[in-house]
Amino acid sequence: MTDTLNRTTLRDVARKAGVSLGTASKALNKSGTLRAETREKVLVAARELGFRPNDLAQALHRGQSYTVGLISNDSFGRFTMPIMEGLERVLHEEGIALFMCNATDDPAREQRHIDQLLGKRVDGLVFTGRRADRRAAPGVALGGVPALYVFAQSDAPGAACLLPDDEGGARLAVAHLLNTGRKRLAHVSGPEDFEAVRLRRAGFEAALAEVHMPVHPDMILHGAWSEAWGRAAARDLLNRAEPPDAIFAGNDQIARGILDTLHDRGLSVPGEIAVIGFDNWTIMAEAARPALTSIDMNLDALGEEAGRRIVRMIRGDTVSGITRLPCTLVRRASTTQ
Amino acid sequence: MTDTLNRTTLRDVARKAGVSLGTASKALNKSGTLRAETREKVLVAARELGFRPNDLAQALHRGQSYTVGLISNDSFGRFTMPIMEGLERVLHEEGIALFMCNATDDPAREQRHIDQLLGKRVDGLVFTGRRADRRAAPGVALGGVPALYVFAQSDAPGAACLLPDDEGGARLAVAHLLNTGRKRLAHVSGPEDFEAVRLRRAGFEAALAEVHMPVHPDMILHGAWSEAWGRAAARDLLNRAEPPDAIFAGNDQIARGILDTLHDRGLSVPGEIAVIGFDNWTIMAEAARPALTSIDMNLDALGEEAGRRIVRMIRGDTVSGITRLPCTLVRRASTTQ
DNA sequence: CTGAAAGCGCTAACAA
DNA sequence: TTGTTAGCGCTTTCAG
Repeated sequence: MTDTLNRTTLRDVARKAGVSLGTASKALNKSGTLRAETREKVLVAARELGFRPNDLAQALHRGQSYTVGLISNDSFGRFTMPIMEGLERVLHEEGIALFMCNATDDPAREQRHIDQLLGKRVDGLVFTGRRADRRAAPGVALGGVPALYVFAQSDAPGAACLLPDDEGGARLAVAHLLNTGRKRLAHVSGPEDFEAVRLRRAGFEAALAEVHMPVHPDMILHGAWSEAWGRAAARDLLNRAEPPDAIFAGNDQIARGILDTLHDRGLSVPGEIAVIGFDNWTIMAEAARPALTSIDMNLDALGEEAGRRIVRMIRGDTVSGITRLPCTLVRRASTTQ
Repeated sequence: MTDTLNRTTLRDVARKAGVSLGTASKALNKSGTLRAETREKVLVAARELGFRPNDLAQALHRGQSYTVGLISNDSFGRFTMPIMEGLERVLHEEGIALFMCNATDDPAREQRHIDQLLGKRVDGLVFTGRRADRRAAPGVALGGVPALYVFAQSDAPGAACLLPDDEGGARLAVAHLLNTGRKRLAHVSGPEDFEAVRLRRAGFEAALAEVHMPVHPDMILHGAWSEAWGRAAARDLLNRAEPPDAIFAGNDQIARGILDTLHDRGLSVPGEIAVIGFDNWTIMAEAARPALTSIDMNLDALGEEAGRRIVRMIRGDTVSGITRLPCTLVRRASTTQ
């Protein structure tokens, strides 16, 4: 309980146990061969002194710091959070600590962060984005430190990227809507310059084509990632001669806007029309009226997989190329009774 | 660009520059007195080799790691995020890197994290909570490492805590409503076992009392932190003989629920009734109909102040006791035209 | 003005 | 089975 607690050195332990430095080390690391009695003596001394090995010294010695740096361009936002959580969980189990840096799309800031992290001799680097679009490789060389992109992509050839399967997610949504007997599907999504938007649209179209259903281009609308856009798009669709009986929204905010318009128009959901979102932003989806069915990108699992991969990379395995992890459907009241 | 880039050692630089190790060190640290020519020689060699000092070695030597650990109990949630951002920004400017750990209210997990961080010889520890309630001091001794609680409180006597001024925030809300001519104020808030709820209620009551307005206990409602509760509470209030002409919600989700009910009832906001939220959760507040006026806890500023304080503590200053930082009012359409 | 050497705390190879 | 010692890469006296 004294403040010398974590300043105790291995030498102190050895002295107290009446053994040499090397012996104390062997006892604590269970290496070499020691008499059980000696080992016990050391362990007791260590416990009594509240000894905690200095990782910095260990790291310096073995040339490995047991740390990984995470550089986010999402300002620690909604998408980075669950990824961080999964990542941190896995790394912690491996005894690896995580440095968090926020670059917020500022390349200079990112470079300073990378520099700092390399100085700290991180064993690996994980880059996170706010959107899964391609981005330029960092301007600084990474000095051979393994790098992994999660919910982000890199220009660098052979870069290891981990992404959600947006197209597959869209297919899930369409399949679910068709399963519940819907015939006229619309898709209201975000800005077309997002790769995720293009992939989700592709999934929407492909899933319809596969069951030989017509894809009406005018039933696919692009706008902002906002509730306001959802409300406006829904008004547009409802004014058509043949309004849809199901709407697949590009994200949950848009879906909520859509639900608000349907509510205002007095349409019953899911009776007359079904709505499905994307992101499964729980707090949004559950508060919707009715609660919103949505596609979950499983960002937490993405983070966990990122942890496993960066660990493998640190161990020397080569991991490269783009991997997409499956999305899942989360059923709520907006599509089925 | 080679992977020896960050493996270059100071000795390599010295060798290349044709000077001794000590001289190279002096040149790079601008310490001691060197001939300009010698220094330049070293700097050139360092640049050519892409030398980057090993922080681990430096840290080991000076007994300071230039790292701080952040332990969150909010699962990196909505409240921790902005705090982290502010904190990281300030620390980065000081050349300090931030370890992120997620304890999610699991004491055993928290202990393991603290242990790991102390092993890494962090210079300071910051604890973050999901709610600003009191919590037990960590079970492990912190070994004299400075600790700071942000958006969280500690049992430990003299613990340094940094919190938003909930009561002041509530006063701001009431003052604003009164300024816009409202007469019958209601308060719909979260569960009473939250200290924040009690403080906001206290602020609500005190602000009314100060201008000699009656405080009707039946105009103060407690429930869940949800839109559903907001909707229900609003229905209740509107069915009264004397419904309120302004509602101060305990958070933005509740406020949104209230707005939904008002919208359904066809009441004009802010014409007939005003609504103000708490948290200023932008994505929620801006999407509301009409956009929601709200109280901002300035968590980002809280994080920055936390950064400044932990730095002072690391430098040896004593910082202790509870400090509350002011909230601010963010005007939107739900209270004024 | 520059070089040599000790030491931060630990591990591992080598002696005893 | 245990002790001694040489580093890991850097900073900082203290000599030269």
